[in-house]
Amino acid sequence: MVSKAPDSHPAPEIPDEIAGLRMTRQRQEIYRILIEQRDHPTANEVFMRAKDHLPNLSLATVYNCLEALVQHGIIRQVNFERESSRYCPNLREHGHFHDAATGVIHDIDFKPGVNLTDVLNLPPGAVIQDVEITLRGKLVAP
Amino acid sequence: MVSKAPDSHPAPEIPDEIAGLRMTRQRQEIYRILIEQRDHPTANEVFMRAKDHLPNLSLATVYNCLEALVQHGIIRQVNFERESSRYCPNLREHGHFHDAATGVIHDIDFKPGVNLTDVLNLPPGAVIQDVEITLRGKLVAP
DNA sequence: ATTGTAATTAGAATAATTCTTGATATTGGC
DNA sequence: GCCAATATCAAGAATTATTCTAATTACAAT
Repeated sequence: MVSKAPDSHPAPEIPDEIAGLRMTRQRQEIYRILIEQRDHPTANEVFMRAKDHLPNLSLATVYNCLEALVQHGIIRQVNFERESSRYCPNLREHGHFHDAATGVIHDIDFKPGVNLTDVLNLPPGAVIQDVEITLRGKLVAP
Repeated sequence: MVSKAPDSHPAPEIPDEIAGLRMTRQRQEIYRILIEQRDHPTANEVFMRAKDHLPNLSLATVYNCLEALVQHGIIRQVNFERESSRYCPNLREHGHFHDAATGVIHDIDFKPGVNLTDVLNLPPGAVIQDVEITLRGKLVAP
């Protein structure tokens, strides 16, 4: 394979395979878009950003690639209400704060040492496989 | 109006108005369905259950009524992933545990005295208007 | 009763996502 | 390198949940 062409904006090197998933040109580009601008874009936003570099990419392929990346645990899919799914390369366990005024989505980390079972009354025998925490609100001047 | 026909299952009396919302026959029936069987039904499930009592109810009306109830804070709309919205008459602040094996959704209460800011690193100045906590997992024999 | 407003209905329209099918690309064996 | 097997991609059709539109109906207040 040819080495990556020099490009106007900094382009992180994406390996040919991640977590057992073959990283094709499309998948690389889509993953690159997610890690370069971590603003939780929708599939359609990813599509629009990717078209510059891959002019004959289709939206269906963006969905396919995003799903492949999600399935392999490379990115996460996040849903707010009934809006379009958004995608996020942050693999730490974290929640989201959705600023209602600006629409900006902030990643929210847990304070160290916190365990969900400390704060929630889970049903007996519950084994948690996945956690989704979403806050909606606004940011005021502190 | 005729007094309520005796029915096989207990039917709570629903007032003519709740939280400033006029409770029409359709809204009453839909709200009754939600409080009688608190299993977080979808709009379509509500529709099917309601048809017995209101044979010429339309699905659009179910959506309209559910939205009116949500807007007036009488019920809550909850979303799991990209599935159909589900509706819940539990107004306590609570989360949900989605049992992946059975599909059953359990309401999860916070332990008393817990404050979200104790466990999450919120951005400075964040004012929370709404919280959504969803866990997915399974129940094992304790 | 009449009139105005809100609610309901039925079906069309929309939006996001998935599916289907055929074309392309890639990999591994020879 | 060449070919077969497999994986990926593209284009558009199909699906699903939900919303919208327009017309009808119910209700409330005069």
